[in-house]
Amino acid sequence: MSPRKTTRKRSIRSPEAAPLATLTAPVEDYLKAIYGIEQGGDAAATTDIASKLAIAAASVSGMVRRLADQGLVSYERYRGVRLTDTGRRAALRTIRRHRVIETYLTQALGYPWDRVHEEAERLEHAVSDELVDRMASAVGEPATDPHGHPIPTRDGVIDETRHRTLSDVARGQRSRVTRVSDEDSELLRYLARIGIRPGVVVMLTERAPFDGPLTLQVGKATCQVGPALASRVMVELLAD
Amino acid sequence: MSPRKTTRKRSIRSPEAAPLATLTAPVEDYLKAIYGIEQGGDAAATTDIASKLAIAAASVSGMVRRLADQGLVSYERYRGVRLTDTGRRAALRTIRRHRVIETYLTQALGYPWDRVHEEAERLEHAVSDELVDRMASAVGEPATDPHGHPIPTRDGVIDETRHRTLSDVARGQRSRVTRVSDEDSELLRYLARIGIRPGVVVMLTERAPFDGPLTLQVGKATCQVGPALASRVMVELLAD
DNA sequence: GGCTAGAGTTAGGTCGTCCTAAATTCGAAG
DNA sequence: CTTCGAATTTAGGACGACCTAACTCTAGCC
Repeated sequence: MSPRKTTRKRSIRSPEAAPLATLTAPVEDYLKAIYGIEQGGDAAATTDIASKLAIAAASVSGMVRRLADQGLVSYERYRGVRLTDTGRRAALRTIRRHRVIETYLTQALGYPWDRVHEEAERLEHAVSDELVDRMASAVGEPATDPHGHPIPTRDGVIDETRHRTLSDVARGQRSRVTRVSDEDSELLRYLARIGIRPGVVVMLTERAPFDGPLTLQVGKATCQVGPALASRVMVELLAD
Repeated sequence: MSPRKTTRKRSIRSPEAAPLATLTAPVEDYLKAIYGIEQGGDAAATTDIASKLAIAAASVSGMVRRLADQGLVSYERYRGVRLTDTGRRAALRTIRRHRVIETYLTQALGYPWDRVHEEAERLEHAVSDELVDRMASAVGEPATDPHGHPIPTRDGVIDETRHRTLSDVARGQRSRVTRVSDEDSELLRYLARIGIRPGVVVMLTERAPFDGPLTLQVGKATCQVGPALASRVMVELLAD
C-alpha cells in the first residue's frame, strides 16, 4: 500500500467492447466506489463500500449480488468484490463524466473549485456521452480535473500513477502538488486560501514529531498544516 | 379552447414562498405534464397524463394520490387534477430548468435544436438552481428557448400568451412563427430544412380543402405542409 | 485448536414507481 | 331513465434500493 511512483496507463479495451447498458445512478455510484477502493490493490470490502457510500453494510451485500448478476463485479461471499472488465469500463465512464463536468463548470461557467464536486455528483448520471465530449472539447480536452485528478479518455484509458502525499515527504524536500482530494469543500476553500493547488511547488521545512503539524513554504508564504490535511494533498518529489 | 391572443403574465408568488422540497424525477415529470394539460383550461384527466408520460392509466391514479398527499395537486376522484400553487411553482421551476438547458446547449455548446430536448429531459432533474442561473446568464438571460417557448423567470413568472397555430391562419394572411413543438426531433429537422423557425415570416398562399396541405411562402421559397405539421407551428398574425 | 471480535450475510420490512386485470363510475345517447 | 362504452380506480404484484435486527463466518490470538 506504499505509494510507488510507477507511471502506468491502463486500457479497458476488451475484445468486443459492448455498448454498455444504461445503468441506474446507484449502480454507477457503487462501481465508482469499488473502483476507488480497488486502487488500493485489494478487493473491495463490504464495509469499505458501505462507508464510502454512507450506506448500511447490509444494503451493500444485497446490491453486490445484483451487480454480480449484471456481470459488473465478481465476488465470493466473505471475500470482497472486484470489478469485471465491463464493470471497470462503466466505472471509468462515470469517472470521466464526473471529471469532465467538474472541469467544464470551473472553466466555462466560473464555478469555484470547492462546489463542483457536488454538482458533478448529480450530473454524472444524467449527461449523455455526446454532451461530455462536447464539454471536454469546449475546454480543450483537459487531461486532469480542477483538483488534479486524471480524466479517463473516451475509450477508458486512465493514468493510474500513484502519488505520494505530503505526509510522505521528507524534511527539506521540495515537491510539486499534483492532486488534492475533492470531496470536502471546506478543505478545498482552505487550500485555496493558503495557495495550495495542483502545479504549485511546496517546500517542507519542518515536521513536528508524533504526527504533528508540518511547516511548509508555499511560494513566499509559510504555513503549518496538520496531518489530516497533509494526507489529502498528493505531490511528486522534485530534484533539488 | 380557441387560441386567443391575450398576453398575460402569471406570477406564482405566494405569500410565503416556501423553499420547495426536493422532488423525485417522476414527480417533476408529472407536474410538468399536468401543467401542460391544464393550459388547455380544464383539469388534467388521468388518461391525458398517462398518454403524455407514456405510462399506464392505473399508475397515474396511484401517483396522483401521492402528489395530493404532498400538497402538489388537488383532486377529486373521477374529476381530474389541478396543480396547487406549490405544484405550479414546482412545475415552472422544472420548465425553467428544461428551457434554460436547451438554450444553453444550443448557444454555448453548438447542439442542434433537434437534439436538445432529450438531453434537457434528463438534466432538468439533476441541475441545481445555481447552475441554471449561471447557464442563463452565460447566454444572456434569454426569454425563450430555441423552439420559441417562453422561459419562466427565477421566481416563476411566465408569459402564458396563447398562440394560433398555422392551421388557424387564413389564406393570404402573413404571420410570424413564434414557437414550434419541441418533442419530435424528426419534425424539427424537417422544419429547419424548409426554413421554419421562430421569428421567420410565412405567408399562407393556399389551403387545400378537407384538411389538405397548406401552401406556404417562406422567404423566397414555397412549400407545402400537411395539417399535422401545421398544427405544431405557432404563429402571430401580422398586419398586411 | 478453540474462542471471540468484527466483518459479512440473511431475514424481514418500507417506500416509490411501475405493471396487468378486474371492478367501478360517469355521462351521453337511446 | 336506463344502458353501454370509455374513463377511472382498486386490487394485487414486481422490482430496485434502502433499512434494522439477528445470525454466521473468518481470522487472529491465547
